[in-house]
Amino acid sequence: MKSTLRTLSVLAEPNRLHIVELLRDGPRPVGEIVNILRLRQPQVSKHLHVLSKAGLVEMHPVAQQRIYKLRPEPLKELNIWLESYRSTWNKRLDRLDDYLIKLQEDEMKQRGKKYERK
Amino acid sequence: MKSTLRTLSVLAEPNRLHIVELLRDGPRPVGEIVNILRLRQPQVSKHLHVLSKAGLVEMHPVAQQRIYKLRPEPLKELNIWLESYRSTWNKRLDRLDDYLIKLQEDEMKQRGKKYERK
DNA sequence: TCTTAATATTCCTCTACAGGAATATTCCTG
DNA sequence: CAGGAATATTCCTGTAGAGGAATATTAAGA
Repeated sequence: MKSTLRTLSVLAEPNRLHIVELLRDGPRPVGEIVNILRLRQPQVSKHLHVLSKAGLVEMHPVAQQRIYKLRPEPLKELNIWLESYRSTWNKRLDRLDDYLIKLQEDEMKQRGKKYERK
Repeated sequence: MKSTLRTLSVLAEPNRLHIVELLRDGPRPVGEIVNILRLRQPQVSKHLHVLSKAGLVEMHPVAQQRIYKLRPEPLKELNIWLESYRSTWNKRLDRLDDYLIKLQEDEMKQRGKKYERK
């Protein structure tokens, strides 16, 4: 899914991930994020902008402050994406043997054909 | 966690994500990946290299072929990371109100003090 | 209305990194 | 051991995007 990719790439930036992790514990105004993460205000605003465009974050103005809070939807999507792997984790995924055996067989057939051809 | 970040950034590349999704259904030799995803062989090898370094993928040589299979561990880690959000999803996270109310209250106190001062 | 606090935006620069093309490596087969 | 198949590596180039610094915007209070 397209939006999963977007979520991934947005989270793949260290400071952005930090912001998300900070917001995990509740909403915060920009200033607090700046202080806690020891980043420069413009960069934080930019990161929040990116997070916002990706729907990972939501803004509520209170006077001059902008309170940012996490939006769970994209993370839920990521979760769903991961689900599809969970089912495979303890199944065929670990059976490399199957593939190798299949390969062996195919090879046998191949050789058979080659010999047939001659 | 550091490795979560790494997993995220490695997956945040479209073609790499495609490769992972392809390998979800079972191991494949490089050539098959090339054909199925319509990518150039060198790029696929490079992506596999990156995936490999991040532990997302594992290689088994069979003659000149290199069979790549998914390693679930990094995805499991990602899953664990997500878990910590799941618990919050339907709880305080959606209670922006709390924060706003708290803010209101603080503001009231502030004003009170200010008026007191006069 | 002027000032100040909080935040956003713009412009610039620098670097990481993905793709292209060519070449190297590895391993089987005759 | 020469040749070819499968894959890896190297070198080059172009570009997205992150940070720095300065400036713009918005809202409140005196």
